[in-house]
Amino acid sequence: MDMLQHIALVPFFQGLPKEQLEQMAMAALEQVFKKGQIIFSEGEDGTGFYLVLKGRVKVFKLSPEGKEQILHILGPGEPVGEVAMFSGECFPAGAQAMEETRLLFFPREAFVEMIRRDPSVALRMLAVLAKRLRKFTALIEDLSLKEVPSRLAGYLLEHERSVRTGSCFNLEIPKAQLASLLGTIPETLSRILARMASEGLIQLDGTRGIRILDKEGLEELAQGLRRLA
Amino acid sequence: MDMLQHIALVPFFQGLPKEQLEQMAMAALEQVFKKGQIIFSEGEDGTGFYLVLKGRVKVFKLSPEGKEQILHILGPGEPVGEVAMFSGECFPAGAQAMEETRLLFFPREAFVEMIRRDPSVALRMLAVLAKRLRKFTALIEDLSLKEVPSRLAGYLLEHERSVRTGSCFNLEIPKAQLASLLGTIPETLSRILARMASEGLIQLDGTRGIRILDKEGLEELAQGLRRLA
DNA sequence: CCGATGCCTTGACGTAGATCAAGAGATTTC
DNA sequence: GAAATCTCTTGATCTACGTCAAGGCATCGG
Repeated sequence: MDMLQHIALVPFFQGLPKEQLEQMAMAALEQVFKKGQIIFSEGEDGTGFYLVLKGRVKVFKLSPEGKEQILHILGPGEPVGEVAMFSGECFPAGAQAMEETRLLFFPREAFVEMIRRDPSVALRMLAVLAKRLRKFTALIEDLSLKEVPSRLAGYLLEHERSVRTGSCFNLEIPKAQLASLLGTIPETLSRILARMASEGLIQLDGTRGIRILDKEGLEELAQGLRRLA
Repeated sequence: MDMLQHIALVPFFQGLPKEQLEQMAMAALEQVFKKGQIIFSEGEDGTGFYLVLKGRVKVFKLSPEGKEQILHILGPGEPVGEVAMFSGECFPAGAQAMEETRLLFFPREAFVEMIRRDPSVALRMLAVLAKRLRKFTALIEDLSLKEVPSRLAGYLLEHERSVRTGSCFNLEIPKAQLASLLGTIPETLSRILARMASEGLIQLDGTRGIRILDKEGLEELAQGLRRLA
C-alpha cells in the first residue's frame, strides 16, 4: 500500500480534496519503531508531528525517582507530538512505542502550508486538541478528586469493548502500564482488582482476563456514589 | 472605549487586518460578571467562547463531596470556554468570576468564518490550545509525581513577580484558592507554608505577604532534589 | 522438560496528607 | 465600635496508598 492510500484512510484527513492528500503524502515520511523504542524524549525540539498508522504509542512523564505517569496511549489514526509543534517549544513529555509501530512524520512547514490552502484542516486539528484537553481534564479530575478504585472502575467501563473472548474481555495493556495510566503502582492496582472481585463486581480470569459481573456497581463506584468495603 | 479598541489591544488578535477586527467587533458581545458569579457550568453546551477583558476567571472541577480542583486561572487577553466550542461537546468544567470581570463573547460561527478568511487565526488558536495542553501536562505531573511542598515551591517561584511591595510580594489569590489550584486543602497548605518558614526558605508577612529567603532551596524543593524535614 | 527471567500477587509496615474540631485574626456591616 | 462573617492557623486523629520484601505463576529459550 502506498503513502497516499495510507493517508486517505486516516479519519483526520477524510474528505479532503485529492491534491491536498497528495501534497501531504509528498511531505510525509514513514518511520518504523520496534517495541520499547523511544520516539522522542521530553525536552527535545519538535519540528513536526507524527500520525500513528499501526501499533500503539504511549506518551508519558517520569519523576526524578523513576515513577511513570502515562498521559495517553495513542493508536492508529491519532496524531502524536503536535503540542510541541504548535506551541513552538520542546516536547512536554516523552513518547515510546508499546509494540511494533509504524508512524508518519509530517514536518511543521508542510502542515502549515496545508492549513493555508484549506482552513478546514485547522478546524480538525483544533477539534483534536480540544478533545485532548478534555481527556486531560478528566485525568486531572481523577488524580485530584477520585480515589484509585473509582478511576479503575471508570477505566474498566470505558474499555469493556476491548479484546473480547467469550463474555469476558482482556486488558489490552499489561497491568503495570494500567497502573501508570491510573496514577498508581502495580501493587495497589492488584489489591484493588482483588477487592473488586471479592465484592462480586468483577471476576478475574488469568493474567489479563476480566469479566464484569456488576456493571451498575462499577458505575456507582466510578461516580463516587459507592465505595469498596 | 469602544469594542474595536478593546479587540485591537488583545494579543490574540494583534496584527490582523482592520476588516477582520471590525468583523469580530461586530460579532462580539460584552458581558459583565460580578465577583463569584458563574459564567458557565460543567455540562452546559458551548456555542462560542469568551475572551477576558478585565478581571480574573477560574475554571474548575468539583467532586461529588464538594472538593474543588482549579484547572486554571485566566486573566485579560486569555480565551475561556474554547474547548467545548471546538470539540463540539459540552463544557468539561465550570467557570466563575473571581472578581468583577468583563468578558467578550464570540459565537462559534463568527469565529469559524474568521478562520476561513484568515487561516493565521487558526494557527494562533492552535498555539493557545497547545500551551494549555502543556500546562495541563505540568498539572498532571504535579498531582501524580510530586508532593505538595514541591508544587507549592514551584508556584512561589513562578509567581514571585506578582504584586510586589518592597522586597516581599503578595499572593494574588486567597490561600483557599491556592490550595485548590495545587490540588490540596487550606489546612495542608497552611502547615507547609509554616514548615517552609521554619526552615528559613521563606518568611511569612501577614495574611498574604511572602518573602523568598532561599530561592535555591525552593528550586531544589520544586525539582524534588530536596525535601522538607 | 526444566531452569530462568519477567509479570503479578500478597503481606507487613510507614507516611503524606485528609478530616474533624477549635480557636485566632481579619474584614465587613450596621 | 461591637457583632457577625470570613479566612487562616494549629492540633489530634484517621486512612488511602506507597514502600519494602517475599513468594507464586507464567512464558521462553535451551
